[in-house]
Amino acid sequence: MAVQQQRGAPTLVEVARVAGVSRATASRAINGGDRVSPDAMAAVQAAVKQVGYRPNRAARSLVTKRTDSIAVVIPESGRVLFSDPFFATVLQGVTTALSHTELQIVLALGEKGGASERLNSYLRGQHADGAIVVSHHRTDKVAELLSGSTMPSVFIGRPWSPVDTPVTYIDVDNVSGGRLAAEHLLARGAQHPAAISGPRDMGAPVDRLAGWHQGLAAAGRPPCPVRFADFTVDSATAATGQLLDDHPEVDAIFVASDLMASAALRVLRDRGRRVPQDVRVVGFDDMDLARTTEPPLTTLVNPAEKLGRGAVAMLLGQLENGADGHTQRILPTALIERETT
Amino acid sequence: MAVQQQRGAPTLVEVARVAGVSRATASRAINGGDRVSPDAMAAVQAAVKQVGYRPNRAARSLVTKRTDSIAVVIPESGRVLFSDPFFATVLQGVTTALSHTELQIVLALGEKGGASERLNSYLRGQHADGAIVVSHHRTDKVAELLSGSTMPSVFIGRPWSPVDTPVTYIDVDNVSGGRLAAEHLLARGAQHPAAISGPRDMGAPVDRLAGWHQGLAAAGRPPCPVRFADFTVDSATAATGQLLDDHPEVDAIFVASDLMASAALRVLRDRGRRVPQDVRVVGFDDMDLARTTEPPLTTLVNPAEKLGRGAVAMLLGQLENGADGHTQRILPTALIERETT
DNA sequence: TTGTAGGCGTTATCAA
DNA sequence: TTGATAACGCCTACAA
Repeated sequence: MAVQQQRGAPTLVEVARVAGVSRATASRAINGGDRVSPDAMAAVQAAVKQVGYRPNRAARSLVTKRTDSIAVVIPESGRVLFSDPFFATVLQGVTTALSHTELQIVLALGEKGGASERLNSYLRGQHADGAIVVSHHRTDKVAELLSGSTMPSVFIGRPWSPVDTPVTYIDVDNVSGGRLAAEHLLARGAQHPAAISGPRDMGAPVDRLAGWHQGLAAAGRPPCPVRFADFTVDSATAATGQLLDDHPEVDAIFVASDLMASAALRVLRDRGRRVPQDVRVVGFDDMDLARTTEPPLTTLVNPAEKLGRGAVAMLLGQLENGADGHTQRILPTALIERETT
Repeated sequence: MAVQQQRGAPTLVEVARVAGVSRATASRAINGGDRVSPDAMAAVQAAVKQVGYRPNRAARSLVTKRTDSIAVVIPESGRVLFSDPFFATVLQGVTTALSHTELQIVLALGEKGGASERLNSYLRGQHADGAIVVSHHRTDKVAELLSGSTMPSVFIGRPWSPVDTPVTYIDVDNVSGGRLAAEHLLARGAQHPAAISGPRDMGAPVDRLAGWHQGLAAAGRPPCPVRFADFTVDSATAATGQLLDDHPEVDAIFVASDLMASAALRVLRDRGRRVPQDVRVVGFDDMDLARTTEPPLTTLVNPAEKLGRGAVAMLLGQLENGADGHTQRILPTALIERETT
């Protein structure tokens, strides 16, 4: 199965000639076949197959003003992002949803500094017809940029926008997740719950913590100790240690991500606290990691692949119907019980 | 910092008008500035800045026959790939190396079935000027496709090509890694070493195992028991169990990836074998994961980000000098000693 | 060193 | 329903 050379690739005139029609008719036949006779249609299709024609994207772009590609933007990449399988899984979902489409994925990984010149350039429409921003992390500048642009975009994960910028996003129900965690731990008999949260300026952890507090309050419990980390193993290790130092009575911890929960489990083990007998732990994400911690982690589902697919669906909608402004879609979560509770 | 609209974006004629030169001169000034007077150069640069000009990629592509983008191909994605941070780290390296370039990254994640029609289309030059194939896994069809094409390409990880297809690749020194593992475990007093390898039809695990055997042989040791897995946690868990069932005397295991090593550690713990007292373990990759296993894993460095950057450098070389056929570059590895040995 | 002019492969407009 | 024909924005001989 050899790859055909790019040089001298068959062009539309070739197709038209073989099919015995004009370029215009050939073009129409290829693009949906609006107002072409069945005969012409068949002839063109046969010709396309015969000569192995593939439309030239550049030429098409030039006249349609579309790029037939969408940007997947991941601001502020680095260790945090890449040690977390969340991103890769989202990407898989995006790919899957786009697989029966002509759209190609242009990847825009952020560099240090947030909205780089490069990112800016992507968002100016030169490179893509729309953007999906995976904002597991803070994305102020990107949200700003995008809201000031006409480029259709969808955020995966509620973006943190200081100003009240209307954005379209899809996210898991973080609030419910936090509440479920509280209810579950309380039902297990937790007397002294605590939480390890993510950064205070990011949508997901803030929402998770809000739900958690709601759950506690609904059960008549007072506010609990909270420590903040940044989704890395190291920060979570430090935060857990601090928490246990300050509150040795803690017997249940809600941690804002599986990765951080795995760090918490390690700290607990190092300190001789048994899980779940002495301290119960609930994570968030339900990545593969949760099945392989010691012991396997009770956690909340963050449907990364579905988020990716859903984002594509929303973006495609915008692309067809014109920008719709600021819809949002919240996917349900669920508590997966394993052995840490 | 608002994003400028795509509609009515300034064009080259605009720049030329403002600069008081012709389109041709403006174009030359923008593209390297060959044969333009300093005066014209300055005027054009000023004009570019003033009107906020960005060259239209499609128009440029149409005439240059280049797309100014490179494809990052990841065949056969799915669980395996995405539970492994190797891929994401490579991607980071690729991005970094490309960041001061006009080249954009087009992502081509494989679907089931290997060389899909979609992948084929990417490789036909419609979408990219060159390709980087991350072949942590088997890539027969892709290697075939690429070798039958004129598209410059670089594999990350020696591809497994049944036929003797000449390919350009960059890889870590897997053979040395295997040998280092053997030497290290033997030096630690291992009497009954064994190995958990990856698939027999993939470059990396085969090379690692070859080096491992070399190391044993050099020390006058007989061939050791080997079990094969496929880089997933589940397969490694099964393989380790089987190995211990068949060879209870084993006191040292070389595992072909950190992820699989983490599974092996779990099995050992479940069976009451102490690490490193009863059984020593060496992994491969040195991803973040290795620092967080219980106990932290001794492993061999697989410089994923460097591989990504190196692949870009090699590809850029091909793009400039014309395809060079089949060079290869092997990056050194090193043993990182932690607590499993 | 500069400008003129032609063409890259498509789609879109407008008559026929 | 079809076919000329004119853009789309840029690069690049070629001539000046």
